[in-house]
Amino acid sequence: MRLSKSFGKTLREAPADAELASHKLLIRGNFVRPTGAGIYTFMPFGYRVIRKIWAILADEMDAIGGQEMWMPNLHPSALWEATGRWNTMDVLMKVKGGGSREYALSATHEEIVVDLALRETESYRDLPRMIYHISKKFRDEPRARGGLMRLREFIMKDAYTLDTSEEALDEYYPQMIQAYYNIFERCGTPALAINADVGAMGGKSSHEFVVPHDQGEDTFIACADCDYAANVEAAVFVREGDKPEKLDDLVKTATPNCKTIADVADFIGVPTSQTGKAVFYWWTAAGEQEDAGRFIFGLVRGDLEVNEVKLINALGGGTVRAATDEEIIAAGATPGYASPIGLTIADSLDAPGVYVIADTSLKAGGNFVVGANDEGYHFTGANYPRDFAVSQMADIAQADTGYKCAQCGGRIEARRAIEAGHCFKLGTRYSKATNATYLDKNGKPQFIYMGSYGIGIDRLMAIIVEKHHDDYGIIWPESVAPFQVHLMHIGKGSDVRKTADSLYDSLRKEGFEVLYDDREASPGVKFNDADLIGIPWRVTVGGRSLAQGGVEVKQRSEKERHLVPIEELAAFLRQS
RNA sequence: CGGGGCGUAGCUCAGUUUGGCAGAGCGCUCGGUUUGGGUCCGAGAGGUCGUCGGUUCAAAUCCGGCCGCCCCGACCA
Repeated sequence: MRLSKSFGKTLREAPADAELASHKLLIRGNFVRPTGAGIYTFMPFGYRVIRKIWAILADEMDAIGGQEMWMPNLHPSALWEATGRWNTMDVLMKVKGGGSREYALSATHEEIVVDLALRETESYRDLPRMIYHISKKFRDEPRARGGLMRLREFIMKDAYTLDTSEEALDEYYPQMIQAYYNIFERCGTPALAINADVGAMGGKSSHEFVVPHDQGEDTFIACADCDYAANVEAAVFVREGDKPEKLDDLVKTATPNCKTIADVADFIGVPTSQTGKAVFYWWTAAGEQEDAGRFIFGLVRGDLEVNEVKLINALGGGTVRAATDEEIIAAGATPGYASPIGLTIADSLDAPGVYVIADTSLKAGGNFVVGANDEGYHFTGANYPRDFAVSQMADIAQADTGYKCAQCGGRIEARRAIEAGHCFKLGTRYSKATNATYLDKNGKPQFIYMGSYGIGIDRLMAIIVEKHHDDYGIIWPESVAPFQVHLMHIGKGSDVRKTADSLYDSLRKEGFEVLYDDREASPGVKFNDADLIGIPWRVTVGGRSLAQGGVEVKQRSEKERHLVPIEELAAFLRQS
């Protein structure tokens, strides 16, 4: 590629609204151009990187028996109605065709795969299978952000497994996990597999692949002493603290102007871990209207926080929002001074009374200070279950730095990361909805077990840049670089242009991908563009180096410059 | 969806407070100059000031609606 002929130009300045390094550098380097919020055009250089990542993904998928396909992006509404997601997936984009035809734009491809599976899979002899494709996804993200990090239209590699049973799926799953490790390793962005919440995908379990990054959107928990790692929404930890040897009496105590945990702990003179924190929600079951929901009283030890995803999972799904003061009072509790003591506790989610869901931390410790449901008063010496009952005891507290690891007893810490991939064991969530079955050895129909495994390619490209850049530009890992060699001529010397032209031809004949900066520009401009674009090898033809018998070769990632005789150049590049 | 900010030349932005000729740097075109780290000099091209409406003798500037974009939060495979 001759730079003088390339479509588009590098920019000296990035758009003012770009904040992430990847966003700025990919635009400045002419890799991408914004088309709309969360919508990007890949320019020729950017598309070359996409193809490199594509090849790595296909290679790793093929290596574990994957078969590449190409599925449509326009999905008849009936397929989404069949799985029940036409109306429940709120990021689903819909388009109307002629007449009454309606389509979903491909937000994901489970619907297509399960429909294919039920048509093509007849018996156990047709299983297992692993298929994948690389194609566009469309999601009506409420907030696109961070350049290529969160898009409304993006490119995803998604693979799907079809198995006869949960055991068969379990057996194959580690191969996929390993392939994912390989992929991220090869792209220069080693990732961590962590346990994750299954979210809207449904299914049994999932692993999220994350790349640690300070500006990441994800928080995950990792143990400093062992290999435990999990998304904060799935992370378990040990509630430290012992039952007191002697339970104090329950005493009502005046605590004027103590509406926060910190205030009341300070006023009474106990640590926050010896208090109970009440948090109120309005919960709506999945598929229900909000007015069919109910009030939920969340209770955690005062030093902890409620994690809403854990709470929702403990309630069996649905959505929650913060309860209003009116709803709290209607439930019989006093905002700021609430506790289960004195309330009628519901036995189940269908029963009357107040549904109290308490974190297991209430069993670690005792003689708690809790609200008295009376403005200005708390109880001291509150102990579970002596003084109050709860509807449900569950893990609803958020893990955080310094807590005790449930696996090894060491200390865990919270870190930020970017989600780069996700593996789901879907089980029969989709095959049951569509009656996708196969005949087993006994001739009996059984549901197909599915798994789905995604990697966002444009996001991965952005992550690579986040991990591989300096103040001057991108430093592409060889495996995904748009070109291997950035050739340029500088200065006026008589043979300079001729030598560079012939090197451009000979290097390409040797099989190198070469970007040739053949512009008549000043050296500074050319060097700066080379640093910005970030191709691994820079070959400079100039009067100075020619006089010394060669050309200057420099790696983008290194400082040293090498003088290499022209006839040895290809060999030098190849062996380094 | 809540909070905040922005929209003026291809890009970065000034001009809006206090209404009165449409501006700068970079980029682009032409001529010259320079040639190992974003050279220098000169001459040009380029904008219905996001959009629709209102106020006014007069609107980039004041008022209102709409659209678009960014950031924080909620949400999120």
